[in-house]
Amino acid sequence: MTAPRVRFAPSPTGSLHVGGARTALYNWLFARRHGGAFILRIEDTDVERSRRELTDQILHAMRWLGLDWDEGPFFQSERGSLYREAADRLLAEDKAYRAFETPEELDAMKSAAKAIGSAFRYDGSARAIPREESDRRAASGEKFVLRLSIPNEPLVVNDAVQGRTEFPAGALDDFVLVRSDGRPLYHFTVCVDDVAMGITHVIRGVDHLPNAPKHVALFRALGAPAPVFAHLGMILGADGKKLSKRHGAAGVEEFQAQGVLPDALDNFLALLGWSPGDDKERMTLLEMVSLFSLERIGPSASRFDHEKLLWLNGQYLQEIPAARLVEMLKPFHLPNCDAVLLDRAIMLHRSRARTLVELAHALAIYGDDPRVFEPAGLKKFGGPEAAPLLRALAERLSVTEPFSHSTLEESGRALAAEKGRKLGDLAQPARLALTGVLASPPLFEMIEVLGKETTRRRLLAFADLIAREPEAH
RNA sequence: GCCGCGUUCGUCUAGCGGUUAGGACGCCGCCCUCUCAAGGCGGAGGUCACGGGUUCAAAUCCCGUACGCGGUACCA
Repeated sequence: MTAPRVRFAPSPTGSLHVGGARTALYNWLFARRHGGAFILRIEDTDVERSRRELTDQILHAMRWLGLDWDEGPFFQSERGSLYREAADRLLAEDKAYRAFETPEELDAMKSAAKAIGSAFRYDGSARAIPREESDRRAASGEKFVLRLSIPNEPLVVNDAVQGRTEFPAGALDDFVLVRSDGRPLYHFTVCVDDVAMGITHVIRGVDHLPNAPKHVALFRALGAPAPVFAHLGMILGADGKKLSKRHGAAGVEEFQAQGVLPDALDNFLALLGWSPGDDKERMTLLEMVSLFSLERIGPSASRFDHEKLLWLNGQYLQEIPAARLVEMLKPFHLPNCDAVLLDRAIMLHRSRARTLVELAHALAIYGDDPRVFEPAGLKKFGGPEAAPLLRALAERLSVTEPFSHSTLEESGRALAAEKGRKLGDLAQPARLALTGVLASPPLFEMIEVLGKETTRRRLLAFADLIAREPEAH
């Protein structure tokens, strides 16, 4: 394949949603796979709804996902002259024409069509207006829109994902290219830009599939070959409805805030509609690049399975280089403690968290002593009989040298044996004393990280607590 | 209404005429074990939406039906 040129063309009317992110990802993967160009174009022709901050937000989200672009961002709002030239050319070549119907007249035609139960299609009557008359009326200031003159022949959309579909002659009406106030409309700007930018492949959501025949008609009028289309199935929420804020997170930065890693989100999104063909699931962006192809994209809609995302994220949490994990954790609330200690704690806890938020939360115990204790834990291991055991453990560990998890564990086991207890009888209350909860990394490894003083303090304090007020819990 | 697209375990998917319909998430069990994860092993879960064809043979090809989704703008 000669170097393809693809584009991602969001409109800045909202933040980057996962659907858009997946579209961007597929375009990016395709460009990288074939050594092509990935172009970013901001479709902001609807000035009422477009906002500059949202553009920045979208760019930020894309960078976070690792999707860098080769050209752009181009803003359609700044390319007015290009569209005007194209409009003039189409008009001059009789491929488009002025239509002078007012919005009110059009509305009347629409309701008339509806009354007899048929779809409204502009009848093309303005095509018959002679050029001289059209020019004269335009010059006299009469309002008009520019409509595309669609030839009376079938239109074929070749789609790499959805297959070939043919639209019979007459299926489309002569749709509007330019508003009566001179501002160009979406279909027009898209095609003019795609031609100007030399776009070879258009990868976007199926919601655009009904637009595709309009676009092939436009490409034809513009005298350019139509690009190859690839329309992606929708991403739905868990309930099968269109994904929205109602389903919890739907925007990229919401996942970021939840502590989802960009690599995990990329990986997850890649699998929503595409598969490498074998059973491979966990892939880096680089691996995806080497495996990606349009042929392996499925046509159907898919649901966003948050559980699977969390699983994948947990996998990445375990595997990414420690330095990178520590770096990614920084925006989250972390305990105030020695950095080396914290790094070791992170290594201990990383396999137990599914998000950075969960990890940061678990790390809190390396800062402050636990103030609350899991009720179920108190019930099971908070009886007063545990107090002397914990005190004994505190003493024993205090004199254990070196203060490393293996020798600490030997001490702990020896103590349990001396008391005729199982290690768990000692370890469980100790875990509760040190962390406040019943689930944690291996006890003695945590103790090694927590240090002698902290360990002793917490064990004794907890022993006092349960000895003093056994019925309080 | 009209036009278009889709439909394989609950979910994401493999499958592109002949398979005991494979994998992953989730779920259940076992192992590991000081707990919880991770990891390992195993299990339950699919009349391949339905009905007709074509074929020796259909999840795979064709035609209908149902359901879902999208479009039907001087929005994108």
